[in-house]
Amino acid sequence: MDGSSDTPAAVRTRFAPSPTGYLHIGGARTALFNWLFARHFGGTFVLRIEDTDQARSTDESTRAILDSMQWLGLDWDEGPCYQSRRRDIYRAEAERLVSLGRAYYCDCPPEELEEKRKRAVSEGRNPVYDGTCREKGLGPGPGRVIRLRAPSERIRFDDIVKGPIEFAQGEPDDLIILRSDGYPTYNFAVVVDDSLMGITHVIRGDDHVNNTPRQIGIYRALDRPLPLFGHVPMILGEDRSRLSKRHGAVSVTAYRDQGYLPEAMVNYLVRLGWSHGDQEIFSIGELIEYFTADSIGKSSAVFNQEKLLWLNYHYIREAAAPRLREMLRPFWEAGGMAAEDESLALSVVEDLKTRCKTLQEIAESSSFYFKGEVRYDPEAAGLLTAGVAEDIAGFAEALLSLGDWSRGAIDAALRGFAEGRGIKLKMIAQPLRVALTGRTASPGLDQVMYTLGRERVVHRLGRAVDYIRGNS
RNA sequence: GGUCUCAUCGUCUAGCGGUUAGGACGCUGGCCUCUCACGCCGGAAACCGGAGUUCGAGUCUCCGUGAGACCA
Repeated sequence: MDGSSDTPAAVRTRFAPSPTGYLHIGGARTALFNWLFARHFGGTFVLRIEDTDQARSTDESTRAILDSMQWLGLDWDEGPCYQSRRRDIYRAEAERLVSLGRAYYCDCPPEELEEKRKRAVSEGRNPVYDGTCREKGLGPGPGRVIRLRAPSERIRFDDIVKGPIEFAQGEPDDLIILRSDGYPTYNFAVVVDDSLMGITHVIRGDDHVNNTPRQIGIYRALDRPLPLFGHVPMILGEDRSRLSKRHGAVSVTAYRDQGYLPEAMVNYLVRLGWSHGDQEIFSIGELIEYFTADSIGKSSAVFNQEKLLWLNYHYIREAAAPRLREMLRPFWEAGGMAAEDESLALSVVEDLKTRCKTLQEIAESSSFYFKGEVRYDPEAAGLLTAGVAEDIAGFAEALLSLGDWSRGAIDAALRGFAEGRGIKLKMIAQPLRVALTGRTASPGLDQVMYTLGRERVVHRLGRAVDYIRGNS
């Protein structure tokens, strides 16, 4: 089952979401795998919107899905095409099968079928269609569906990720391909579309393996060449059940809004079920180069937010400050922080990008930079004691006469000041930190002061001195 | 109930008959240090069970068990 050796010259893959909600993690990974597969082989990636379920499909969902894909960088070469606009094609294909004698009209009343099904189940038999209308030679009519004659032979296929899969004899029964309302059933629409669009590799979730024998039957009836199937394992929640809302955030947009970077998401998703030796961090170029179906794992994977967070942390520190600054705009806005000053904002980003795991966190940690007046955290205020007032005031004085306002010069001034006073840097560092940031933890003092600028620093130090004196 | 799939540290995984079973996240001990992080050095942590094939099995086969998915 080498996904690369028997690959046709022109690879065509597709992603076919139903627009019934946001793009979720599992769908995003399926899309990513299809995209990478197509890109690796220089093929074509097609986007198809499966909106045959009129009741549940919405334009809003479609937009959200396209939006998420763009955010992830998954660009498609063809589409999006919409199933809802192809109804005539499905009907024509179904009727063609009837005329070929490979499908037939069926007028069994749903109630009767339901009854037979129940009886079969209670008698311990498999609830398959009994073929009542198979030889009736019915024509079209109200309330009639079209059923496909089930293939007589055993169905088997070579899955490009799971290897050979074989189904029990008589597994697909005479399934309905066209409903009485003229809409195609899921399996029929998928096969008609995939074959007409020339899809060569159907890469999709594990949950579709049991649909495959039915679909193979349809391909054969249609006289269309079979694509290669690749079923990728499911993504599970912490409790090892299928990932769903109750496991927390599952939509791509939710992660974007929490301050995750698209490259972190892509890198995390690709490693869920796919690997390339011991490598953890991949650029898009590397992924395209390395990605093949035979390096996709067979077992399902648990979604682990901690690791995603770590990757996000990694990519944040890799990202260029101006780009982060752009991505941070909505977060700063939402937090009511006035980050218009371009050079200040960039410097803030530089200070925080190596110590935060999400954009959200950067925004939250940066609040003290933008405040006119620092508010001392309760546990931090205790460090502003009478004993340090003089040191703070003295240091402010020293800063005033500092010629070069650079991080190096500031750091030197800080150390020189402590030495000159005969005190340990430790003794004065925390009080200064509180005076400047209001907190007990922050980026290095030299960074903070450099970013804040001399004016703000001196002002904040002066205010801390006032605060101490006012307290004692 | 039927069908199908899967099974290595808590999690993601490497391994493609011979390894002290490797890496990563997380956890953890230490170093560094102006705080918190980072970084560096170290640690704990896994082959689901049982048969068989083989000189030799995490790796191949079968059975069991467990888990997941689909159909209804």
